[in-house]
Formats: sequence, C-alpha cells, structure tokens
Amino acid sequence: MIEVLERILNEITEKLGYGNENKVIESNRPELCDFQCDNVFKLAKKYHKNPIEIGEAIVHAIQTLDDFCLYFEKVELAGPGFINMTVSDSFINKCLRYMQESEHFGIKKPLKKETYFLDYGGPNVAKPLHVGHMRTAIVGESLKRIIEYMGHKTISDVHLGDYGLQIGQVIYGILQDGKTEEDITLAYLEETYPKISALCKEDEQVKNACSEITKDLQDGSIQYQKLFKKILEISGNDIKRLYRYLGVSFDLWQGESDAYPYIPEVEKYLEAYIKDSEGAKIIPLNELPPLIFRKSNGAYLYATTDLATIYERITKYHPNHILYIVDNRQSLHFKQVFEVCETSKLTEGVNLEFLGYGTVNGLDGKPYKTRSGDAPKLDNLFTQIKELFATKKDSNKEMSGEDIDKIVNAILKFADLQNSREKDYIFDIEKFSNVVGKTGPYILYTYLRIDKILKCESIKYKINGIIYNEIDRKLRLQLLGLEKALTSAFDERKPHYLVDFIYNTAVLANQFYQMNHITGLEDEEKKQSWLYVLYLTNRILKNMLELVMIDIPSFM
RNA sequence: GCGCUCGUAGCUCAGCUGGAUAGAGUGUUUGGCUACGAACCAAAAGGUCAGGGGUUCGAAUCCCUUCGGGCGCACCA
Repeated sequence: MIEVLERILNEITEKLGYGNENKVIESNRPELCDFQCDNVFKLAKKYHKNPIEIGEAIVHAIQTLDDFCLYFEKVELAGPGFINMTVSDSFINKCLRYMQESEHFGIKKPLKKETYFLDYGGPNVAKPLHVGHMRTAIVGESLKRIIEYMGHKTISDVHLGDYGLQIGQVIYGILQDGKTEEDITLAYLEETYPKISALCKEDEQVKNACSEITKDLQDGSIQYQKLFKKILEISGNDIKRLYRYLGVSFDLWQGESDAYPYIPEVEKYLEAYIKDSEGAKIIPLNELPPLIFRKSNGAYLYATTDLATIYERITKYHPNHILYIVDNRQSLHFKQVFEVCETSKLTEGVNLEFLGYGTVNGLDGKPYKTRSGDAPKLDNLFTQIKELFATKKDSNKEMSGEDIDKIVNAILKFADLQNSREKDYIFDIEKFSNVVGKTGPYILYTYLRIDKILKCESIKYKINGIIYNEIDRKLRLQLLGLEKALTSAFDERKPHYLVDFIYNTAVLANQFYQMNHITGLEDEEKKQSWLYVLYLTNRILKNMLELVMIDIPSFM
C-alpha cells in the first residue's frame, strides 16, 4: 500500500520538478489520516520555496488525478506542511485481496536471490546450555526464517566451541580422576568443567597443564582425540536435544575443530601480515589490539579458528553475507577478525556482519556468570516455566504435554524477542512466565478465539468494498502493514519489529471480535466480509508466528 | 588510561536513518461475562525522554559536554 502511495506521489513531484524521493509513512495522527508524507519541508529547503506553496501544489495535483477516487478518500495539506492522506475503503480492500491471493502475502521478492550464512548458537561442549544460549539460538533462528521468507537462501552453522582450552580442562579432569572414555557421562562433564576451570584460576601449574593438553589435542594426540570425540558425542547429543525443544535447527553442526584443516591455507594467505611478537604470532591492526594468530606455546586461539572458518565458508559455500549472532561482548574480537579479512581481501565481495545481542542479566542487573558454572541451566528453565504455567489455571494441569511445550516455547520466545536485539535485558522468571498482557499466550489465545469463530461459519472468501466501522478499518490497515514490519526486521536484522507487528495485530483483532459480534449477524454480506478479514488475520498470524518459532496449540 | 554501549511512566520495555499531542505491558483505580472463550475488552491516573548546550522550520531521535550504569581492552571463548 505504502509503495503505491509513494509511486503516485513521486510521479507527481517529478512532473512538478521536485524529484522523486518521497517517503510515505503511517500516520502518527490516526484521527487525521491514514498516511502522511513529510517531504515537503525538505523540498522547500532544497528548492528555496515556501513549504505551503509546494505542499499545496502537490496536494492539488493529487486531488485532480483522474483515478483519485480509486485510491483516496481525502488528501489535504495540514499544519506547516504535512500531506495527509486518507485512503479509500475500496483501495484497502483491493490490497487485502491481493495479500490473500498472493504467495507470502504479496511481499515482493528480492531482485537478486542471495546466500546468507548465519552463525548462531555457539555453545561450548561440556558446558550446560544456559539462558544466554537461548538468546542467540532464537534470535538467530528467527533471522534465518525471516531472511528465507524474504526470498533468500540461508545456511546456518551452530559453530560449537569444541577445541579451545575448556576441552583441555575437561580432559585434564578426566585424567586426574583416572577415568576412561566409557566412564564419561553428561553429569560428569557438567561437574568437571567448572571444577577444573576454578582450579585453573588458583593454580598456575594446572592452567599450564591444561594449555599443554589443549595444544597436544590440536596437534592430533590419539589418546586425547579419543576422549575428545566421546565428549563431543555426549555433549552434542544433549545440546541437540535442547535445540530441538526450542525448534532451532542448523544445516551444519560444525565447530572450531572443523576449521583446523584450513589453518595452514589461511596462514599462507595471511603470510604477509603475520608478525612474530614475544614468541607468539600476531597480526598488528590499526587502532586495535593485535590479533593473536598463534600462542607462544604453539596452540591456536579462537581468532585463528574464526579466520579459518571464514576461509572454509567462503571457499565451500560462496555466501554473499556472513552473519554472526553473538554476544555484544565479543564485538572487539569480531572487529579484529573482520579487519584482517578486509585488509587481506580474504572476504572481498562478502558482507560480514556482527549482530551483537545484549547480555542476559539477572535481577541485580549483572550478567550471569558462565565461568563459575552457576548460570541457570536451560533445562531447569524449561521445567520451571512449565511448573509456573500449571499454576496459572486449573485447566492447565489437564493439557497435553505437546500443547504445554508449545505454550512454554511461546512464552519464552515472545518474552525474549520483543526486546530489541542489541540491548541487554533483565531476565526475571516472573516476567518470563507471565501469561497475561503482551505475552505469547495472549497471541495464541487470540488466534484460537478467531479460529473458533471461523469454524462456526463457512467462509465464501468474499470481500465487498465496504468497511463497517472504525475498529474494522484499523484492523484492515494493520494487516497491510505486514510488508513494512517484515522489511524492517529483515533490513535491520531485528526480529522484534515482527514481534511488534504480531502483537499489534492481535490487539486489534481482539478488539475487533469483541466489539463486533459476527456469527449472529443477519446481514450476510457483512458477515462474510468480516469473516474474510478474520480469516486473513489468522493466516497472517500463523505465518508470522512460524518465523519466530511459535507453534499454535490445539487448545488452551 | 583507551574504546564500546546504555539512561524514556513506580517496574520491565518499544519508539532513535529528525516530523504534528512520546507509546505498550505490568502495577494502581473503576466498569463489563444470559454473546463467537474474561489468559479478554472499555476507561482513568501516571513523563523535566538522566542534566546542560548546539544544529534545525521542527530533536526522545543528530552533534558536543557533564553525571550515572554496564561491558571490553594480545596469548580464555
């Protein structure tokens, strides 16, 4: 809809000699109009004229269009130079019909289909998943789905942290305890890692021993490799189980260790940039701390594996974009890596993006500690939300496990994704288990209520030109805002724009069916028209909920 | 010390590539179930957009500055 209005406006300003760069936005004075254009002020400045003069010329030209009535009910110049547009009911309905009949609701396809490589998840093996992992997983997965919905190709990689010091620490613990690979269990790993990690902080010798093990592992020690594979298997299975619960999936289950074969090639490629310093190999950077390519003991760090991983991704998958959905605290690290990629032209033609997400803080405003191992486990979070949910209503105790899982997912994802991606947020279990207000259950509830109305009646998919009242009009206009919401979410890589759209749609739908009783209507034409609107509303809700990994339960 | 980031209603947050009268949820107060579902709807109250300065016809939004929080600064990831 906005696109059409912009086109009309641009044709006119072009004819009048004022260029064609008008932006139309949703009105922020809905009682005055549906859409507005504020470009008159800029034109006035650019062409040294009075804004009212320009505005009146444009408005007059619109008003005298032959097909004015096709699009508009009213166009006027208001205030010091706002072009206020009220669209016609028939235009609204025409757009709705187009949405209903088109694939992906008529969202326009990209001129060029591109490949997006997404790196999210990034759990470390042998460490339990916590709420921070949930954040990257659902932001990443949601972005992946949005990007695909917009018509692009995606490849996702979980990129396990599987070859760093933490593995050396776990192996150290295993050796100390005299365990063999048969003895290793998940519980054992989850208890060993924090234990040795703490020990390293106290005891320099232990730390050195762990570093040596890490290096030997990287160099291919057969004993360590066997243990490593076992750790990877056990931990990996558990990680997969939790991601499955969240509906998060990956095309590739690679990790740092998979990048190792590519290190020699990258090292050769970057030869000219690598310098020796204090026994280590580094790449000096402009105005940034140097990137450490190799430790003085010969082991590699994550900057190196990240470079090798980029090299692998580029040569194997030829992406146009590589997106990293990682904690904001890693921004310096990625600045360093990206700078090396750019100055060495390793990633020429490829767009690298750091999409930082805010830290999940506790009620005290401080981040959960991951090192000390006392971060709340994702597993516990799920059961906690389930338990809290059961207390909200008596009937909740009788729900099927499948439906409960869907609602728990909706609660968590909706609570998380409505925050803007890059800001920190406070994780409050009470807030996150809430089922009233701006929550996942509210959306699901709205969907199910609409669904019930639709099931009562047969819809003939007819929509006449009439809009019956104010809330009816509001809801119809809201639905037409889908493209803008999706485009913003895609352009800025921020799913919360889409979540906002979903919520606003649900609010208006709720008002609509409570203010307008439908099944009892005698006016058959009106009834069909309203059913059509609700039918489209629910289709849109369902499709958009899929993009944020929220499934609809059978009943609630 | 250097760098990044944030500060919006009692609380949790949207809005920030400048537009008219700053929005939600929650909490507080009030009204609404003989209706297609009250996990809902209607209404009220609640704001020096951290402070100051600047740019602009117009600033929560851009720039500078002060204050206050958080984070990061080669051989952890």
